[in-house]
Amino acid sequence: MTRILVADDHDLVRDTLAAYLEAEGVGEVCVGSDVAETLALIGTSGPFDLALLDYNMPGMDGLAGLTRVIEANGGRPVALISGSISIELAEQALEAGAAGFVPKTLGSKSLVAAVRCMIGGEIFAPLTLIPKPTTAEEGLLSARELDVLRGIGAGKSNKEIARDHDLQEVTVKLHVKTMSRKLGAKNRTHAAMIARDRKLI
Amino acid sequence: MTRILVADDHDLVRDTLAAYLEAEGVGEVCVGSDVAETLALIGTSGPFDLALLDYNMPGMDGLAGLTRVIEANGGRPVALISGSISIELAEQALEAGAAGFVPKTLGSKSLVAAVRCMIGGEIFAPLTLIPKPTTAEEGLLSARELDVLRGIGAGKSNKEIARDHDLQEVTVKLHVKTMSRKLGAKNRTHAAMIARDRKLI
DNA sequence: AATCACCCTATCCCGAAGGATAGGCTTCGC
DNA sequence: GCGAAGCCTATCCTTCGGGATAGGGTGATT
Repeated sequence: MTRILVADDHDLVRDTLAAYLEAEGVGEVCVGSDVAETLALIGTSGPFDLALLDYNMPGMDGLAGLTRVIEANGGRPVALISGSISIELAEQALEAGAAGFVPKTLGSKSLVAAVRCMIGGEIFAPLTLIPKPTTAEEGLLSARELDVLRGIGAGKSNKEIARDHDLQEVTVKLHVKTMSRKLGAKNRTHAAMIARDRKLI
Repeated sequence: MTRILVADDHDLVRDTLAAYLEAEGVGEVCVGSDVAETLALIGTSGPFDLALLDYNMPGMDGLAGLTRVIEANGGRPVALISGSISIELAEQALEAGAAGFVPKTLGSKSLVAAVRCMIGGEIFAPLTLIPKPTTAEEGLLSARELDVLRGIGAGKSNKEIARDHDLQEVTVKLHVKTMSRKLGAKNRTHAAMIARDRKLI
């Protein structure tokens, strides 16, 4: 029997998802609510044929949790599931050895296909699905402005950002101003919050 | 036949949720992916016996979308569903006329009970479920510091925050300093980002 | 060749942010 | 009553953020 693990800290999402997968007959579904529980399940009942991990879950700590689960699952496929995944993160996850990722915007019937695909050893990476929201905003800000924006989000001063990118402080100030205008922000802090809302950083 | 509407922009969550509710026999379930679609559905097929709206959904615009749906649904119950809802937001939603709210951390069996409860005209507000994450961090920051933090997150200047809460600007500066220290932030922007990470604002 | 968009730099200015220090004010528990 | 803690205010100072203006440089498109 094919064994699948679904780990998500949202009971509602996890349980309905598990029920749906079982109803579709893809296999026997176990559930966990965080990374620790996931590792414990693998430890007691052996590796799963596929593990689906929510990216926003206690213990994930970015991609560190993913790596730990991949190691514990002994080569069998482990995939991410997330409501909002960025293109960079997706690539990093694949490099870290993920079997793929499932955006929550995926249709439920496509999910079944994706799960069967990954159980079969294929990589499921619907890159065409996620760049859309990214590219929609991408034309708005230039590459430099995004650099500056990320620096601001990390709490850095203009001087630090300038040093990081080998620029002059005045140049950074310029980017801060133009970028804040584009985002409709009143100041750098506001810009950082808006950027986070739009998942730009 | 009881008619239920589930609106969420995550196809996966929405569809599995709808399938689960139908399988449990609580009624006929229609789905929508944003506020506009929700309003259109109500317009064409009449009010639903219960509408479940994701709080993080295109067109919601805070509680404005909720209010519009409540008006459109003609007095029948409308509830919020969200992964992370704050205690203040929950209270505001109830004041706005919501029939309740369903945290995604709720168990799937509890969901069915909650749905039946709200269809019956009751208010479903599991306040005991959500204050936990709030109170965990609550001891760290004082009430005033949280006020200031929220102002910073909205991109306001110290002067504006002071005016909003009837304080002097220097007082706000003091709170910014102490609160940033507590959070381990280098400056106000950093503090805002950390606060958002920890879901304090 | 001309134009456009983006990028970088410079100087000057003002207001805001951040920090140090010092004191007054309530409210609580002892 | 007393101290402790949290809150508020004040003065002073330094640095940083934000804006205006005025350039010069690239690369791509036309």
